[in-house]
Amino acid sequence: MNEVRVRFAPSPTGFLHIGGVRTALFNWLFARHEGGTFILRIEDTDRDRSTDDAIQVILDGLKWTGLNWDEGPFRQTDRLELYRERAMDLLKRKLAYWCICTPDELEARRKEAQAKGESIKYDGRCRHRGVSEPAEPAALRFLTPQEGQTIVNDRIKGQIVFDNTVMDDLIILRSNGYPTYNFSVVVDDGLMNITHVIRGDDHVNNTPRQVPLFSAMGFSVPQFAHLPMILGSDKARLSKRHGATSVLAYKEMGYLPEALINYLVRLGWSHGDQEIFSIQEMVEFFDFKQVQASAAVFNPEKLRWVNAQYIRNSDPKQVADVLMPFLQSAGYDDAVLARIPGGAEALIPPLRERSETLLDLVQGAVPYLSEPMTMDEDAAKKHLTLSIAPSLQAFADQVEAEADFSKEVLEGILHGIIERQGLKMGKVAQPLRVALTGRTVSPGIYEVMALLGKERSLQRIRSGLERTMNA
RNA sequence: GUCCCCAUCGUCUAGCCUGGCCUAGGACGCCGGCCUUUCAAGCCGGCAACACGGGUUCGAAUCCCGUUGGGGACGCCA
Repeated sequence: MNEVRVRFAPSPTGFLHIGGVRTALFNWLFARHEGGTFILRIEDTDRDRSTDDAIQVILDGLKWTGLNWDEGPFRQTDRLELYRERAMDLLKRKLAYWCICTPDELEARRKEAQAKGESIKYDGRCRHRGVSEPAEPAALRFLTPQEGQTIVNDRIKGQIVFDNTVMDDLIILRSNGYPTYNFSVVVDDGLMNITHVIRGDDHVNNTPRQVPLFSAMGFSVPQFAHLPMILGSDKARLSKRHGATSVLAYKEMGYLPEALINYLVRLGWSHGDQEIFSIQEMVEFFDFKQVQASAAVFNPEKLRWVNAQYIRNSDPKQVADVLMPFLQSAGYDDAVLARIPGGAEALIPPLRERSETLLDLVQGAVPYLSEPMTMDEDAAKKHLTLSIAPSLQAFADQVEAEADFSKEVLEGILHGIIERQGLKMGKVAQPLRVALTGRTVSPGIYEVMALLGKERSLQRIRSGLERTMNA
């Protein structure tokens, strides 16, 4: 029984986007499910567009998601000698030939063919030129079989049949000596003993070009699984136009990595009606049989919902930990947090029912962290009126006189006032809320007061009282 | 243009392989209600789909063909 070996092979020409993470995730899930090996390989053979920064961003993004790799990261530019050797071997065996057509010429011919409505595949004019020692820089082309069919048994799409006549003699070595994607991929997948190639289905058409290369170099052909694309709301391929594309942008927007992963795994994969999965469950249940063959539209609303589920159901301590950097960058340091009885962790339970992201949590925490508090003028005008002043006054006096600041005591005091004045709870609670938080929306009054502590609660009610006098 | 893939509520999907259990289920969102100190959360309910046309069959969302629609690929990018 062969050990499963899969790889995620991003190219460092940009950041790690959502689609890339999904591809990495499915590779990782399959590897973990099978007890196999997950390899990270950086495909940086486009030396014009690949950058070290981009590699770092990909690594950072992947680390944030928690998709840990077992081998690598390998860089193809560290392995150039390997590709060259293999290419020269193909040349020696007459399975490859030098092509002296220039990129400009090829481009012109393609345009012309397109205009005439003809096939735009390479016409093979260097095939029989027999160039042995090119004087000029030349590219090396693979002599692609033109007869018969190439059949791919895709784990997701099923059987796919290609007529070999549509296949080009693809370039395997550029005139600058660098290998092209379709070649380096095959050499690496072969050399690294990759058993399953799991990638986006934009690569389906590359598969019949790669299969003959595996065979020509004596590698066994891996199994393929082509994942459906992720689309934007306009059903076009997900891109910058659809908002954040870098995973790290989601980190900054206050999403938890587990939530993003959970959302992404359900984009194209399912396990009955289950929506929320622990990582262990995903690994246990993952199966290509349940992977969708069709593309999926990325739905930010649902991502928010999933994130909310995680924020609500995670341990408050852990949420507080990931929230810290957000609080810091909002200008709230440890000294500010120390004002809250119970610290940052105490903020989580009352606030998380109303928060879908960590950013929402920060916004919700503002009234308890900021001093002085910002008062919503409209709210003050509406609720801090003269008629409510006696109730607020009585409440403040009684709370101050009471040593115990527990919810039960506060509740008793407030209910007593309501009964005596013959008021409804809402009549008093809203003004109190506005006085305490400066807002009309907040957690329950007693939770708010617990976060504020006795001193600040009383001080805020009193300054609210002052406003009722001036109203 | 050529090649390839895909097609169930607005979106993610279950069901399809192994036709009948489907009056097509769940989730997000939306609408309404309950709860209620606000807003949420929670609970209850509602709207909403088998792209179309032919077959095959006693019977088709499920199998076959076609049409239409969508996506992808056709680089000395990956």
